[in-house]
Amino acid sequence: MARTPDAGKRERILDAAVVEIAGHGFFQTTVAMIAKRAGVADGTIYLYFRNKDEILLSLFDRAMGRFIKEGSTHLEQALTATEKLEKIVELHLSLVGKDRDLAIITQVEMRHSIHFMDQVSRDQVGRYLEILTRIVAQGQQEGRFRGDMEPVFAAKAVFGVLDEMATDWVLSRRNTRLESKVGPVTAFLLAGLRKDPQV
Amino acid sequence: MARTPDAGKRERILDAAVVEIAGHGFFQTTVAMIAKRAGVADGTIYLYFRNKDEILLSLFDRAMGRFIKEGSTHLEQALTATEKLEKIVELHLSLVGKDRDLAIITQVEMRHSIHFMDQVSRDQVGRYLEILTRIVAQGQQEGRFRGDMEPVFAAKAVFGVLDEMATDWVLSRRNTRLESKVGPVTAFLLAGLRKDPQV
DNA sequence: CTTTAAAATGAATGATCATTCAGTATAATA
DNA sequence: TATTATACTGAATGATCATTCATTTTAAAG
Repeated sequence: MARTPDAGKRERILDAAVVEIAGHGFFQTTVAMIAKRAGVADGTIYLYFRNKDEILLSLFDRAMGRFIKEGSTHLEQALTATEKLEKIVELHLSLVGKDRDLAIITQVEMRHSIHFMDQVSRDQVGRYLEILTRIVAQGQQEGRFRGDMEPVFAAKAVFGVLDEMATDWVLSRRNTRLESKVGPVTAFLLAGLRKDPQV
Repeated sequence: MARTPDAGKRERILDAAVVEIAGHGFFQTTVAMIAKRAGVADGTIYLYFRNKDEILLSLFDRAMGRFIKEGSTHLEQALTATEKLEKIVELHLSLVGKDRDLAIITQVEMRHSIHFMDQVSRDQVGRYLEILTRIVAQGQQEGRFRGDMEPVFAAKAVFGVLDEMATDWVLSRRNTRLESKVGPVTAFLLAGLRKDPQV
């Protein structure tokens, strides 16, 4: 009867949005700029997204989706809490470090208003914190992690360290690899969590 | 000869800006809104600030200035690296936790673009990180902190934990006091830094 | 080849605001 | 009190864009 929707178009719009927003910031990026880079008309954007804000939210959803997918696969073959933590540090830093433009979005552009943070933080980041919390609790049950520590608190501390390393990497112009921080971060976090560190 | 400038006016404009920006976000806050709350005409704003962006930057400068001032006083009567670290955790969390509106600005609104982050991050936050770095290095020299750890790296980790606690507090609606995290944070960080923890 | 339902277009709309500046008010001096 | 340098005002300006929608293009189905 009629035309079939172009399945890849939405993705191409999001890809264009990553580049433009990373380069100019969300508020300095116009819908027309995204449309132009994606090779579609301005109006076409609105066939795929309710409004400009929704583009940014979708960007984060897509990134988080990949993250969760890859993460759960790797964490399934898990193991002790220590091993899980090592794995998640590696995953976090390697996934963020894989795409600088996307990292600019997640580490900087996404955080521009408390209303935005609310929408994102409660759902997606909340789920991530839950995963971390469960790992800590497991470590305590295994008797490897200190018991005098709220798992929820420790999860936030772990997230804080990972997030700061990511942000620092994004803001620094130097050509370092974020993954080079895997070792130090793991060592630092395990020292903070472990009951009886090997001195 | 003529009228003298009202010394307090600039401060009143900044105070108004904190409330408006914390309430609506930087980009949804109009200069007119700030002017109205400050009780001045729109144009008056431009006698004290070059443009809207400069208001936000000044807000951060003012906050950071207070922070550094209070911080250096307390840190002077310092002591071992461990004691300094305890002090700085307490200072950081109590100063951020003192004014929720200001905390919204520093934890969320300031971070809305990489260009903004650059201006701020390199100068002010950089200086703060230097202080933390020196504390870590001192701890290593005293033989209390692990030596197999880059002081700059450890400083970022410490900052990451503090910053995440602050952001989490700002985003959570619950009526907790940020200072209640001083104990857990200190314990976690010292465990991560110390050479030979008391088990 | 014709029909047709849906996708795509992009010029036009309408709002929103940061910023300016010509004019007014004020307080320090003479 | 008159003078005057400066602070202050707020209506007007001029740009900028997100969003819409009447029209056009496309490709599947008959």
